[in-house]
Amino acid sequence: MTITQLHYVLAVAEYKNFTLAAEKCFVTQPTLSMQIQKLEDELDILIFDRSKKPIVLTEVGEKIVNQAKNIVNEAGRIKDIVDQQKGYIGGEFKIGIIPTVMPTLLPMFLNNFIKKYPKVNLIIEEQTTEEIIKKLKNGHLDCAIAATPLEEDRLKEIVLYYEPFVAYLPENHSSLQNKEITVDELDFDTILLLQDGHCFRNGILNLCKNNKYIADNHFQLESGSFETLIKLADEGLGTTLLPYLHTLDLNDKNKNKLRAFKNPKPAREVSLIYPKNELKLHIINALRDVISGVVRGAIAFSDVEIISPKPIK
Amino acid sequence: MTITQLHYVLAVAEYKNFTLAAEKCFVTQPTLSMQIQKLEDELDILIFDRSKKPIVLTEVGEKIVNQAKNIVNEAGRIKDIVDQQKGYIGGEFKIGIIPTVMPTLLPMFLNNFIKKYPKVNLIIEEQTTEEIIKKLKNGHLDCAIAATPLEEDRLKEIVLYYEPFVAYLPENHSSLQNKEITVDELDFDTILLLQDGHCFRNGILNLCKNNKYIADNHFQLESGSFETLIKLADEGLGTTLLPYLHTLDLNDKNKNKLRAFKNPKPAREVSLIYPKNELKLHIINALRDVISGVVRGAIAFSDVEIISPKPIK
DNA sequence: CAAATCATATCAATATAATTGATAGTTTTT
DNA sequence: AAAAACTATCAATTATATTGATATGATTTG
Repeated sequence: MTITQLHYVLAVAEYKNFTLAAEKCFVTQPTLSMQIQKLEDELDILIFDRSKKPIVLTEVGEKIVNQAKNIVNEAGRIKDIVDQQKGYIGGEFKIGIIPTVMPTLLPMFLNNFIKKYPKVNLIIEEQTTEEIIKKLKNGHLDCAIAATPLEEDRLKEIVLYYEPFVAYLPENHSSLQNKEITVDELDFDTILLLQDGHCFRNGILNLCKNNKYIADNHFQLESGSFETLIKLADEGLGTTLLPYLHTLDLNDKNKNKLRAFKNPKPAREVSLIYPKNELKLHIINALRDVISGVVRGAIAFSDVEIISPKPIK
Repeated sequence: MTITQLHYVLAVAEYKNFTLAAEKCFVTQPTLSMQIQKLEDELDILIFDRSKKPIVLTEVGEKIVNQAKNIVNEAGRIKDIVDQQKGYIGGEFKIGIIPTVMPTLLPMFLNNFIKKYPKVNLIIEEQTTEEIIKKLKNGHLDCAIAATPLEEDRLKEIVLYYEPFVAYLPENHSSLQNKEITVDELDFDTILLLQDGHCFRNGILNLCKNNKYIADNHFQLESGSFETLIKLADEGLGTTLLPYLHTLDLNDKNKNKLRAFKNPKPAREVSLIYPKNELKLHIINALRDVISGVVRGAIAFSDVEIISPKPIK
């Protein structure tokens, strides 16, 4: 059994077609066919059922493919180890970003980063916090950006910035009379939140916990995007909280419904998260420096006090 | 990079000697030297520092060796997957057993098992519960025998037997007047326990929890073996609890100091534990059948009621 | 239903890579 | 200083992977 053979098996499992798989592996079809046969002979078992079209995996084939993914993935890390040693900043680098950070943060640093480190092939995926934790641990992500603290073992967190929440109030809300509001003015029964799985929701729940408002309030509505929440708030259905960076591109009419919090402000902590093995630390550090640079101007205020966030979940 | 090369690297890392490593890999020394050089060339980095005698790993070499162990270990599981499919009962099979079960249970089933399944190469290691959990999860053990319930995710437990605790009392203890005692008669301030890490201790702590005795009693003494505990008890330093099977080979004088508990008896649950992937399920089932067979006679009493154990830790 | 198309297997030839035995060059041991 | 132990190097050999050509079998198309 060789790693090459496993690569071939994975390619066939993916494309369900020997010819196409061979192309993707940059070898001819007989090469791939023969190597897979050799592996099947060695194991004395069939991995693929070639009688079905398109080709399907046998029962053991499924298990072998899963294990092959592990092996190939682990083998790939040898290169990462060497690259790290050499301080090489390049190669594939997979970042997971939570949906509520993606649209505001990504445009701020992406251009800077790819100009500064052209050899790095960035692969950016939108993921929930849960997916991120799983994928960081199994090596399918090199780092991630999410709301913290997560306090996951085997993962490290470096805070990038604290992003204050800003209240977006319904038109007739009494607090609109004031220039700034306090957390106590919010009615936690009619607060509008993102649906579960989006960690931002956890962020707000934490906020509530911080203020001992948690009890057993049930939240009336949960949506998947801020656009919906804003529109619901416009309909007078409740108040929502927006992370500061999201408020920057509201139209003027909507901006009037925003009210910042008095110090200490509720905020979410946004961090760079990566496995403790620190395999691609050079790239992670490069990324952190770039993000810190662009974020400093946009979000660092000298006079802000933050309510320190509690562990999520 | 090939799996063979990684094997060679691991052999040299283990024996710190190319010639010896080559022997262990059943190849000649030039073969091994050249393959390792080829890998070093491919990675463009030195894995071994050959200037030192005996040979030492470079800094990256250390990391590469660790990762190579992963890869080789994961690669080995392909064979396990195939063996499972074929229902083959043979090959290497690693069992971890906690120290307080090892001496009593192992002699009972070992002979039976190796006679019935001669193709299985049993490797039995004494391990703490903590080590067992870790090694089951990373694939360094195929199954284990320990006190349960552990409630670990990714691990399955099958109860083998319930082993009642028997009190071993100091000579002048008032409870010696009775033929059977109750848990309430024990003085938890002077109870003698095995040192931390031995799961038996956790077993007894659970017992206390069951009886709401836990509070913040501190336990005066902790030892590493039952022999010590028995001697300490003999010195009048306190009471200890022995698992039933351990009491069978006490001398007659010591047997007089034993008192069984009235129903429901405190007991520990001893289980077979294995990863949920069930890679070697055939062997695990074979093992379970053998153990169940021999244990039934020794420990199954018709009239015993058990205080159901709580999760350990 | 035959022709055309597509996909996989097989084969002999070739290119590539692993392994070996012999030996040279070090370092360590005696 | 000689012997022993160890690793590197080399050319020869063996084993393995890859290829291009082609056969075979299945599916699609006119």
